[in-house]
Amino acid sequence: MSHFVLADCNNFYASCERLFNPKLNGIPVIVLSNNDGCVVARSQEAKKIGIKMGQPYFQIKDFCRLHRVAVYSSNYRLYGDLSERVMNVLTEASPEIEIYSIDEAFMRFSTSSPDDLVATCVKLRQKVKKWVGLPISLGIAPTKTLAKIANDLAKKDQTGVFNLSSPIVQKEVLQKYPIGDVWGIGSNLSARLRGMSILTAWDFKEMDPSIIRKKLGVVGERMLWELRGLSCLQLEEAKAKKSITSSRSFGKVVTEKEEIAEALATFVSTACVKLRAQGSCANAISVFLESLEGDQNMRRHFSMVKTFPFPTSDTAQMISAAKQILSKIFVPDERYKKCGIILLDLIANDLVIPDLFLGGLNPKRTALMQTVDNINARYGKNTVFFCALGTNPQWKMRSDKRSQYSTTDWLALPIVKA
DNA sequence: TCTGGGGTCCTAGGACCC
DNA sequence: TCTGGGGTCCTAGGACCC
Repeated sequence: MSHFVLADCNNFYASCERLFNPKLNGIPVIVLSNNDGCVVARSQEAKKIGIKMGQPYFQIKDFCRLHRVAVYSSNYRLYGDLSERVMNVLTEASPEIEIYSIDEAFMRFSTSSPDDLVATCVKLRQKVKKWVGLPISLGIAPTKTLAKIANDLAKKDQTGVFNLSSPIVQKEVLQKYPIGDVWGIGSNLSARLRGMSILTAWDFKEMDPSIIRKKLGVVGERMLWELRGLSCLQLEEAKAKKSITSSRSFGKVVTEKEEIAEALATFVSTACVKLRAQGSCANAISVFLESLEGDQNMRRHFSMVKTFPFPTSDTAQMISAAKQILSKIFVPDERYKKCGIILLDLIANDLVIPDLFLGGLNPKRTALMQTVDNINARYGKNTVFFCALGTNPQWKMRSDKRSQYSTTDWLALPIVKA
């Protein structure tokens, strides 16, 4: 009998900010999205005073001042580094692991009895707290979907560990668990299910699988069996991405084509670094623009895909492709608010089949790109970059409340006074 | 003035082929 | 007069996740 364990960092970004600033303990802390647009993380105290996930910051600015909420722009370099440290500790405990997101990982344990597993998890939790400094919660269950629920309950539990292995506990829990909180049920499905008088996870689980299959397709039926304790979702191996997106909302409205071209070049450049890091080439690139429509919050969407004659990971080639697309889809007099690129149909370098006429990957270009990546990895982002990126971007996003890169920048090392 | 960014999977519908 | 059945590939869009 094997068990899934879901480990999840509590209020991850907010906890990261606290780690290097203990003054934040006990007070409400929130972290904002890029551009300081909306709330993406909240400490327990911030949740308690009613700040909602995804809430636009401008709506609660005054409220935050009044309640002395500590507000931070997101600092992904810091969060990414701390995430890696947490994941290293977890991987040591269980090599069968799927890193599901920046702050979550599923693990599989096949030998332990549930009781032993609880003890293991309690220890693991202490270890992460001691070695990395961040609080995590662990949920134990026979399926991933149930482990998600167990983890949710663990957050409210004294020990931070919840065992949802026994059918008796499952019944008790699921009968009270709102259907909309189940992993995979979003606002849309949740509304539809409520229309069918399915209000709790238990109601859903008790439905006839063939009816759910008809109404919600395979995805729905899979969730049903998972809730019944029959595992349908396995641990996923870390695999290469199938697409890589890079995009941003602008700090202000942009109307100039040249500015958009610079932004696109920057995004292409970022995405290509990731592409090469995973050892892949792209078969196609998509460019998209979004502009404001009227005075409503409606957006107008422009996009186009260009397929390369031969798979590539060459930044210069991609920038030129992006520019070609831009000149086709750009419409003057639009008020652009966002743009981005998507590298599509990715393929591993060693699976690229040389073309009879076009040849294989160009070794000179590959070596050049490798050198650029190495320099930037060693001496910092943008030590070397393409001119097309520009040097003084006007479209840049806002993030004036960002904390320091405490773990990845020598100059930002915390100072301890003894 | 003002609402993120990066992913995955699934389905429906059109074009095309035999 | 009156239009099969089955398959693939592609794209767009919906829905979900963190």
